[in-house]
Amino acid sequence: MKHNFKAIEKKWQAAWAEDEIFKASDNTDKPKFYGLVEFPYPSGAGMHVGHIKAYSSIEVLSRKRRMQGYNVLFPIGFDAFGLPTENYAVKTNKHPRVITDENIKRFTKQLKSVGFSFDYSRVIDTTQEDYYKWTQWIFLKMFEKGLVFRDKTLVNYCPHCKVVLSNEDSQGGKCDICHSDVIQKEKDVWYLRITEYADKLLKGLDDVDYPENIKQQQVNWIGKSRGAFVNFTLDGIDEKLKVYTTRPDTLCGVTFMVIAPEHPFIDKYADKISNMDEILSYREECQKKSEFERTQLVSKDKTGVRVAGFNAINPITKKEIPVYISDYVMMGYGTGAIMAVPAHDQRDWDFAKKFDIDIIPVIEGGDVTKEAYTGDGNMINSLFLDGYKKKKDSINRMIEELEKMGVGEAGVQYKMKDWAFNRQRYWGEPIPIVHCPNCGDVAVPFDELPLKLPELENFEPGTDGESPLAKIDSFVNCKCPKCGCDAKRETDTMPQWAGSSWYFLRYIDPHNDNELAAKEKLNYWMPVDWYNGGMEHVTRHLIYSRFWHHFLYDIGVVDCEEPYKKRSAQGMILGEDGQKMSKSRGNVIDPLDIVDIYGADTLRTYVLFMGEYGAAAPWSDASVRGCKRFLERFASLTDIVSEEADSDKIETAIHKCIKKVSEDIEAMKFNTAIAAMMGLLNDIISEGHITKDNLTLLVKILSPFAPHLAEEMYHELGNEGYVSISKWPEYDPEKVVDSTIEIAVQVNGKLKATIVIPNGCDKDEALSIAHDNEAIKKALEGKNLVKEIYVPGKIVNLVAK
RNA sequence: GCUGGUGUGGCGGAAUAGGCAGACGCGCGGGACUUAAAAUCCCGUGGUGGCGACACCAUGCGGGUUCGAUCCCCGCCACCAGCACCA
Repeated sequence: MKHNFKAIEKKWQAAWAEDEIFKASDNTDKPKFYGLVEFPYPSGAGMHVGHIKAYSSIEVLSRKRRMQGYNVLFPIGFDAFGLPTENYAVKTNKHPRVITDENIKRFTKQLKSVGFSFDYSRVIDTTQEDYYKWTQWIFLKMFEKGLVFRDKTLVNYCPHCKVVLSNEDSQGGKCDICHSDVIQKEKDVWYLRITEYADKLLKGLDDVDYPENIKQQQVNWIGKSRGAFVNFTLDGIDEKLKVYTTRPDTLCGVTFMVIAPEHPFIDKYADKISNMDEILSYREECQKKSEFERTQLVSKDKTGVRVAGFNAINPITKKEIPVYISDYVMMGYGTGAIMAVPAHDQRDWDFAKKFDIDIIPVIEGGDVTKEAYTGDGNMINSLFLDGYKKKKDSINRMIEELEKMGVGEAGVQYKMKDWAFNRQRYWGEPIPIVHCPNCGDVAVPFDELPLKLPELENFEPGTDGESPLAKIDSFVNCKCPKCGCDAKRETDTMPQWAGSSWYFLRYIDPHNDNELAAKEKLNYWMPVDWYNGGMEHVTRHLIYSRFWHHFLYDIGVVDCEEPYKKRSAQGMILGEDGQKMSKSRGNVIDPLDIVDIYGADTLRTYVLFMGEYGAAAPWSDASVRGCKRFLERFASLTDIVSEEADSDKIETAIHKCIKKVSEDIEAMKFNTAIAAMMGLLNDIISEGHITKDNLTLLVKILSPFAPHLAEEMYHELGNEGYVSISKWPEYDPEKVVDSTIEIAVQVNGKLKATIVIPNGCDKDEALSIAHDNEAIKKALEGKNLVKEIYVPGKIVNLVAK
């Protein structure tokens, strides 16, 4: 038959929808498979080929699982709150609701045109009231458990988008949305105490099947370190200066201290500081430095100012040491103050050199007059620690001592910060909190959820970064739910990441009005068996959603701690020029064009055939045509169906192919699975005929990749029903073994001939066949045979001198 | 700087409990069909030398272990990604 993709794709998509064959069941004895892909943000630009690749992996797995008899949940939805829609609304004065609905409609049409086997009866949209009701519900549960707090602090602020950003959203000092420079601004910020879950998030990684690099990135992001807190006495001041250090055992080498420019001690003890003017001007200077200067130029040129007026006392040596402020100490990590050990820390060493401070080595080895020594060695100049060899022992001994003296204790620190959770925007979930003059921050009662977004005429954010919601008096003014007096609503909304932090739970029970999902359904479906998505979400969405899920576990909503059993990530599709696809480069490929010109089956096959699934690969239109040719040649097999039995060779090749495709899909080696089918196709075409039964087997294993063509061929061959829900073929173990095999014969490790031997023959027989070979005889001529090696089924190597 | 990863034909990429390097696809060359072109089909295709059978060289570079190394070990180089004055 001819591969008339235009006709058959529409036909089978309609049939699948009509018969709802991809609908997951909630009542069945079948084993379950929950396959998940990161739901898209329905942007105005429509679908990208990256979406196709990201979804195709779980699509193939889900289709295979259905055929293997699983009850499969493979859902899709839309993560639709967010800035791009709102910015577009500001520009066009169209309501974000209208824009979102249009975009979702277009995305849905596009997804369907590719033939993905999503269960469209469970589509969710994070901006719908019946969805964000539960996002708000989870937030209030966190509020109830003390995981939400408000603080006035310096935050990452994007002057262009006029919003507060989390650390994750401002990596490298750039706004994640508009890429402009982020500045530090004092703001009232709602935080989620994700740091409380740092240890659980770390430990949970032991129980899940994520690629090593993803685990590593999360571990780095959480950034746990062990050390000690040490309190230093300041002369003339009652309060102690607390520092965090990972090397308390180097205390005897501490010759000065440094505090961050924003350290609260500066203002608190201003009257004790004799050079306040100098210090304040230094602080101002630091605030002016751009993020680039602070992070990229990890300069040896340290700056700072001595805090005049008091000294600190080293708690172990009792010596007086100076205190400095310098911007190489950050307020956001540890206590914002450090004990400096110039002999063994390069930054401290650089600072000490510049300010001419003593450098006292306490670890033997290296030459501290030239640079800091950061290696291991015996402890010296360290009183009771002298002679300690192991870092671990000396650290433990010092902590013991500090605790005995009451000046320090063991402690841990994390790089991860609490999650800044508010945005001054309209198109997000309203934060359900009321500010009452008597009661403080009060939760909106659960039965008043959802707290709906009010209607709005103008979506511009306020001038000083206030939320557009602040302009609506009817929304802002309310009664305190506790005491009933006049109160004001919180006008900030939640960040983009809120709705996606639990969406996979809603798919399980998307229309439930009473709970975010019914417990028995959650218990049946969770955890997600396989989750595929992008590497860019590893330190954001993936951490955030694990955090929320751990919380939901702690309050008994779900019964498993970790939401995702297995995670994989697709590699990026680059433009034909090998560069990242972008409008400005003009190298963007529109998947819908490919569907139109070559068909959905070709597109699906190609994105999986391109190369290793997890690796980046450039697009090639010529290779797309290669996949199209493959499908056309495959379709033509119906023309050579014959009654004649297939040869043993073909029979074996078919079963080997079934085995390979089955195994490769599980290992996400889609490219080699497709290559195996191409190879077999070539063999069959050379043979000139194939039986109907064998072709049906091949149609089945092709179906996850090219389902429309597979359905059409399945029917052409006279089968009833859908190949998509037919039984996945099992290979016959007896048929994957060849009766004879070809192996290589080497002389002194160099290939000289190949021979055909009976499969499973013994060493003597293999060697005698090898020696009979003319080329081998010639190669051995005039030489003494020293050694004969036979690796069964692999190789013969004859060593001769 | 630290962490993780990758280097294989003209191109995308196969093959690692150490066993015929280059599967499959693209591209290219030749042929068939055609008035012609496209499409399709068949043959060939790592490099160098040779009419040839064949020989030599080839998996980033330099060593090592081994009968045998793309794979293991030691030392380099290049590129990609993430983090980065994290105490």
